[in-house]
Amino acid sequence: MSARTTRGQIIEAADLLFYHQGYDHTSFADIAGAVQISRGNFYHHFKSKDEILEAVIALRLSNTQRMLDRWEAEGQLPADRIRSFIGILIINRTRIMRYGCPVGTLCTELAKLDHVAQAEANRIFTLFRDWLCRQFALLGLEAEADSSAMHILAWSQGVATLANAFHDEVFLRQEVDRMYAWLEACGQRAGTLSA
Amino acid sequence: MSARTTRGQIIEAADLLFYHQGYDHTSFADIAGAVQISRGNFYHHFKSKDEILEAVIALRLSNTQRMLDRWEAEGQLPADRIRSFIGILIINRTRIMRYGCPVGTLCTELAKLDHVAQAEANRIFTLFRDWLCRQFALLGLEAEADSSAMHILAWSQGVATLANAFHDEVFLRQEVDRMYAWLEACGQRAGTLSA
DNA sequence: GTGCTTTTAGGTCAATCGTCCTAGAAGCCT
DNA sequence: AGGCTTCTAGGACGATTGACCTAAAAGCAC
Repeated sequence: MSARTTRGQIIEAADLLFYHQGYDHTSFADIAGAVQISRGNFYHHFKSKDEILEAVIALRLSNTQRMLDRWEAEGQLPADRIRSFIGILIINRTRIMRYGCPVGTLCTELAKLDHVAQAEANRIFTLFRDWLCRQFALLGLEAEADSSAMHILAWSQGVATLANAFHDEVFLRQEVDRMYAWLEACGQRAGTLSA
Repeated sequence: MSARTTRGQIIEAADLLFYHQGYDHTSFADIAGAVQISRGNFYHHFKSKDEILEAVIALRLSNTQRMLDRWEAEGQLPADRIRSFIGILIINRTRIMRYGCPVGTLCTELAKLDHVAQAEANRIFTLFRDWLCRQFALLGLEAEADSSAMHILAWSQGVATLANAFHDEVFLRQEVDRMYAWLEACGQRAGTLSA
């Protein structure tokens, strides 16, 4: 749907450029060049650059929600679903090593710009947080579910940041293994609690 | 020394502004306003904006090295020194919640800008990495020293990123407690190895 | 085809960017 | 005091920024 329309093409091109170059550093000329349309045409679809950012965030929110729903449907056990979350570090490793995490880098930039869309961008984090929280609760760790969700979320953010800085795939894989092991220990703790 | 000279004042003002607003988003006018000098005066001290960035990174490198040396002198045990590292998350919590980690956010931005100073900025990370690696080795964990150093470095980065996004001090303190506990477990493992 | 709405192209706007230039003020040595 | 270097102020530059405007093209109903 979105890629067919001009508006959709603009959003998708902006999404990619904001990820690769950052929001502030991406100009209308950049997006226009990517979509191959004239600059003046933007203002028929969006009132301002901020509005394009809003649309990009909305797209990312919906894509994220869709991904979480898929993980929920595919993984029978909550541990499997959390493993899906950890796995994106591997799946997206090339992009992450080049551009960092799309969510983390955007939220970091908007915080520095003191941008109005900060809260909206943070909602992507909240999507992950709440979803992970539910999975940990299903795992039997109700009391520490949100804390565990935030922990693994922060962990993945740190891995993305350093993998990006050092362009180090070995490190990234090591940390992912560590995360799997940590999750395993969580599962065993949950088993002990229920037994 | 540095704050007395005009050049030093420029570097310190730029350092702060780059941290608060980001490098790309900080203009000469911003720095000039902070130091209260004219814009044209810059080019007597620096050939370009890139050169100011270089100087800022050099300042941060030297400040970081000085801090590490102090921690090394103050802490008798390597575990105490690593605790000093973890402790900066608490000490700088207000700044971190507002602006993120100065090192991480700069490296992330420069990666997006594909800036020439990327490697130089990453050296700040390397300073922490090598120092932490040495401390873990002294702790008796030679084999996994670098991996542990990268782990705790990434961890602290992730905590800074999420504490910044959510402005959540409770989360920050929880994660710091977790890090202290993890370090404790490291120490016990080291004790077992040596026994 | 005619009339109307939607979409597009391209020019123009003021503001701001990093950079450069020149003239004079300030400092220092003799 | 004189002469020289260092530092400073402020204007001007070309380029680029986000934003706006208008006219024409395209699409569609009838």
